[in-house]
Amino acid sequence: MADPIYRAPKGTHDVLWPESARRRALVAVFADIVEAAGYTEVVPPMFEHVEVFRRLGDATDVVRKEMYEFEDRGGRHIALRPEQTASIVRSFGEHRPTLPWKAWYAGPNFRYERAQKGRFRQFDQVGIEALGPEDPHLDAEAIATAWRFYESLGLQQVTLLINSLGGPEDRANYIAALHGHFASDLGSLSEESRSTLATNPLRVLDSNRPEDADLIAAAPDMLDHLSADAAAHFDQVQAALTGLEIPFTIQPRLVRGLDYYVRTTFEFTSGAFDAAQNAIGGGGRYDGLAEAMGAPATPGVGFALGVDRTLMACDAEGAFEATSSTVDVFVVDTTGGEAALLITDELRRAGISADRAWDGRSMKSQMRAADRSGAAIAVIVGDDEAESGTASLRDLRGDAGQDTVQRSSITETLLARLK
RNA sequence: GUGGCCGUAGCUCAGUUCGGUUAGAGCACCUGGUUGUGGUCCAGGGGGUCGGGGGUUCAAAUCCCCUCGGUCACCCCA
Repeated sequence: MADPIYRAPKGTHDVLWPESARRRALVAVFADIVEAAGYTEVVPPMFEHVEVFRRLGDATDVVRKEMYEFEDRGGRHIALRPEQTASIVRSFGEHRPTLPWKAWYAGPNFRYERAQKGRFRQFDQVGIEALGPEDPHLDAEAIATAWRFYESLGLQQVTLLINSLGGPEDRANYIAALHGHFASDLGSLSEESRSTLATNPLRVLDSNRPEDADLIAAAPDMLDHLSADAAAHFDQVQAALTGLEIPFTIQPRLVRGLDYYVRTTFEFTSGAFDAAQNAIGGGGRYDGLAEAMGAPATPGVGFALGVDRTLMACDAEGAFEATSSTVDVFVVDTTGGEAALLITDELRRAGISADRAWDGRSMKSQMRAADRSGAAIAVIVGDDEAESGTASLRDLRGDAGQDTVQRSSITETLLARLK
């Protein structure tokens, strides 16, 4: 292997064609769906003042220990974004668009973590954020938008999990109840979970440790601690999803890692691939976040979907396969290359994609390149054609053979044949 | 941050157990067979500091130590 200096940094990788084309296509599908629902694109910066992300909560690991932070040359304390919701909400506070504001985004995020399957230090997400309405139908619309996106990709093994964390007070009550429960049998809890209990009690419910399983199973139910308001909101979200015929599973143990969520939370998991990281998307309500960021108090709901993990799910299901786009025409020129230069330029200006060979290779070599390019037709200029001011057009895919046309009519002839 | 497994040509791997002639295969790439014509076939060719460093030894891809990287899991999350 090459010197480590010349490798992509840990947890990052280059996306080469055709996978790069597939990713672009996936984002295009997402853009079509969300724009058809009235969402408009926002392109926030990839880094922000650290404080923007600190507002996400001190107990959030993403903020506490996973941020790429640095001081820039002007002494500003900057962090690469670990997620985009904070940036979008910051942008909302800065520009104060009219409500409701329905925004979508796509792009990379950065978290300093140990890489594993489906988890990288740079990873792409697509997502939406809707600020303004408290309407439970908006929660349902957001969920449905993600669901339709997965459907459009051809995914069939996606499961929707939903839960309600209640309002801030409900949450506090529930946390107190959790403390009581776990305190009753602290000794049987794993050491790690005991420390998690101190910093972020809800997340103990997320532990994957076998020794915690029994105690977690016996833990009080979050849904029993909802206020009448929150319970009604959650009921309406469920009714809306039922009306939309979107299947869901209520998962009272669903705790999401970002601390700003209140009321509705949801997560999409794939049953198609075997990995610990099977959550391919998630989101929820964050009614207090705008205010926490210094903007006018404004409710909001949104989600982020992991592009890498969604593509893993597609791989596992054989869905949304990469399409191999190729050029239409390949120009073979054994007379020095200037003919190829001029002909490819003429073809491209006429809307015909065209490539050629370089370095004055032999006819055989150039024909091999023509074949590999995937082009349907080869335009051949050898000594004979150069002398007579013509070009030979050879069918590379069918059995139409080869014929000769005047140089001046190459483009016109190809336009007709490529229809 | 913690632990398991793994690093040999561009790719997929053999060789490592029990150290020993110039380190191999398939695919890919290049050239030629075909003095202008690809996809099949045949022949030839280029390409490796065996991840890196140190050690043991007459001798290390092979044994030992360290290190870097990859991968999977925990933590956490998309």
